[in-house]
Amino acid sequence: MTDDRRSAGAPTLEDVARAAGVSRATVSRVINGVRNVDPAIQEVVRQAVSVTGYAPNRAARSLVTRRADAVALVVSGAGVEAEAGVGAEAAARSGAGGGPRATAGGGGSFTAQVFADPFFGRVVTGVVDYLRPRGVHPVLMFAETSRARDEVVAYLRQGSADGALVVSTHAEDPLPGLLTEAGLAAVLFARPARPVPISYVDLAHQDGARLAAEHLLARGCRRLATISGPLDVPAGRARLTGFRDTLARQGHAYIPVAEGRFTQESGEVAMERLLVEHPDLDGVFAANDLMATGACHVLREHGRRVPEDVAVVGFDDSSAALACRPPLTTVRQPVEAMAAEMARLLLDRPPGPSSPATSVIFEPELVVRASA
Amino acid sequence: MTDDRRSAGAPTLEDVARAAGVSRATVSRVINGVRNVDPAIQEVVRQAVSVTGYAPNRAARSLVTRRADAVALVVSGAGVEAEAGVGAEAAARSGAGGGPRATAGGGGSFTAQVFADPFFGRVVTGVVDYLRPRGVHPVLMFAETSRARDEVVAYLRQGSADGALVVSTHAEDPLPGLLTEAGLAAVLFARPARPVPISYVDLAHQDGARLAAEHLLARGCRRLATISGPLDVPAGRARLTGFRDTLARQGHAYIPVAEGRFTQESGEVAMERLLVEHPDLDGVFAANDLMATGACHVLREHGRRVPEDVAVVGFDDSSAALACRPPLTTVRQPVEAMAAEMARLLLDRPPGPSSPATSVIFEPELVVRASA
DNA sequence: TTGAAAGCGCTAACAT
DNA sequence: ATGTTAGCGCTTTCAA
Repeated sequence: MTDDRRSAGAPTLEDVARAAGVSRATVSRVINGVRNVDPAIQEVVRQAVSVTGYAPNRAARSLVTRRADAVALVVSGAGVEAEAGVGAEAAARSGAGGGPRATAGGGGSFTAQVFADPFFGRVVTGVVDYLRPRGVHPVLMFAETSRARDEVVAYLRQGSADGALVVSTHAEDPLPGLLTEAGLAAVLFARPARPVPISYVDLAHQDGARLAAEHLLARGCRRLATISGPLDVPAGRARLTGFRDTLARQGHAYIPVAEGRFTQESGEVAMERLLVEHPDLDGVFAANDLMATGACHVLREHGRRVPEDVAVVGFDDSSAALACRPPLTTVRQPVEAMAAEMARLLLDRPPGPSSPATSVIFEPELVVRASA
Repeated sequence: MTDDRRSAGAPTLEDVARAAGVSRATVSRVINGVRNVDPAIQEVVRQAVSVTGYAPNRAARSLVTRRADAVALVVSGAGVEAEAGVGAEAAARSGAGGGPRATAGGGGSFTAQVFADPFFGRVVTGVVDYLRPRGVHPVLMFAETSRARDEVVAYLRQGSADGALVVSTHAEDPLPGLLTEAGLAAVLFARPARPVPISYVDLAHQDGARLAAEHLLARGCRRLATISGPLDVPAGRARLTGFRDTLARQGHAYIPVAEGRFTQESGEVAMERLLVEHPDLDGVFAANDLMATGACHVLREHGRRVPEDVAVVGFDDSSAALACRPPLTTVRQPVEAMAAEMARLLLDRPPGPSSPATSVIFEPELVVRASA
């Protein structure tokens, strides 16, 4: 069903111009909605476009506009692999233990882990909803190794994308540094652990943890404990600090802590440990919903009723909070809105070579359900 | 820290050529690893590249090579919105319930729903692992409305991507048809409901359901029921058929069915209904792990022990199977391998305008854990 | 083996 | 308001 095309390839502006009896420039103006085109001619051109089945060639357009209308959506992690400034010793380890394929084991488990948390899906939702009406497309990239990070930088330097939206899963992530060093546009989800002059959106984690603490206290809990996130992740640390500080101010000097890794399983392990060491606890704050879900499972297995015997508060208000039995009382993080703001910061930045870094902090909110 | 660049922009081939004292063509040959370049000159060029900090401009390259080195990774659904092309009757349903914005409610909940199922993360993992070593990047797109589908087609027609990898969530999805009509390269995950000349990978769903049925029978279950997937999804229908047929052959003529929608919540609702109508059942096959998880919750709430009182078998072997209490016995679908094969089919196709459609069917495998 | 030169399809001055 | 023209940065014949 290919239309009458003179040459073999797809129709070009030239073809449309010929069909419409005007110049390439006029066709271009109509297509890009530039003013100063006679309405009658506009109509003729539109006809010619649909007759020829013309679609503008993106590469040609990008070449002259210097925009890709794409952004890299990067999920970044501190290297499991060896780190180094430029990556000298990274090469050393890479020889050992690798399977036949370059990215097999490591890449697989990293991406799997990323998607296991409902959090990332919400980020994508927020980003896509913002980008779509603006005609910008997200290119999915994972930067969990030194090499993968270099590829992200190279990709941006080639002009394949107009900037990067980076979701860092660990502190000590070198990517933000690499990006700013290379003078590339980027916005982070969450403040970088090492101070880097780069824009980001984040949540007032301590305030969120405070809400959880106050709710548990108001409920009458007196023997509290917490399952923290990884302490090398700023968010994990901030939630712990906020929880502890609030309780300390209310006279609870010592709070048992078990460190988790934001996975359901780590939440189970942590809960087991807390229960062994403090069998009489009556309230738990888990630093995310996945760990809270794991905690609920373990509590029930040990004959504790939630919330009657032990109250549980989660964090995030992800889909896991609703899926849990009982549904989790949790601290809501407006991930979609934060992700949209991240995209906005990237796209709306002034055209200059490097605009000043901006940060936007969102406030959490307590959502009361059945678990506490 | 920008290097000494003559002009304002990034260094070009011209700059490198000048620095190396050779022609643009030679630099291009070195960069693209084309043979016939003097080793000494190669070295000089490489020096010049690193001195100038050169990175090839992707748009310029794409313009001449006619490849984008990108593929669209499309999550597609039947249109909630009005349909135009092939699907006339789809429009009928669409009138009601539309929000003011085109992509808002529908789009948001659609993406959220997509990521709620661990399935999609596994697809991404498989695809990315295959694409990455080949220097190809996935552009994430959602095609849940008529308009969004048109945008996918337009995107490909612009040459922004070399083809599409399509994960369809519903039958009656018009996208495969639109794609082949436009002569665009695409591979589907799962056979299209309406026959379309297009390549795809799929699972032998009926065989999987048979494995589940045989396992439940071998365990001694005699009063079986099933929570099916949506019956307008071929996979949902095939799993039901496979389960029913196997049991029928063993003398079980009637099997209670409750239809779910592949979500945990729908699994809960379905299980409630089955329990009301058949309180004495002793075995359940759920058409995916999410619904199986929901079923386990409901069974426990009704005082049934899993697997002692009621055995439960899931489908997929997703992360939900391990997260469930008890861990699910389930039918493994090798999603990552299937996704990688999908990418391979797209990339390895002969360069001609339209190669013949190929399909690759994978075999499922029973994974026995605690739930049955 | 290397260089010169012709475009790829588009936008954006500039000229009319 | 429309047309002419000069590139954007790269690959790739074709000559040398």
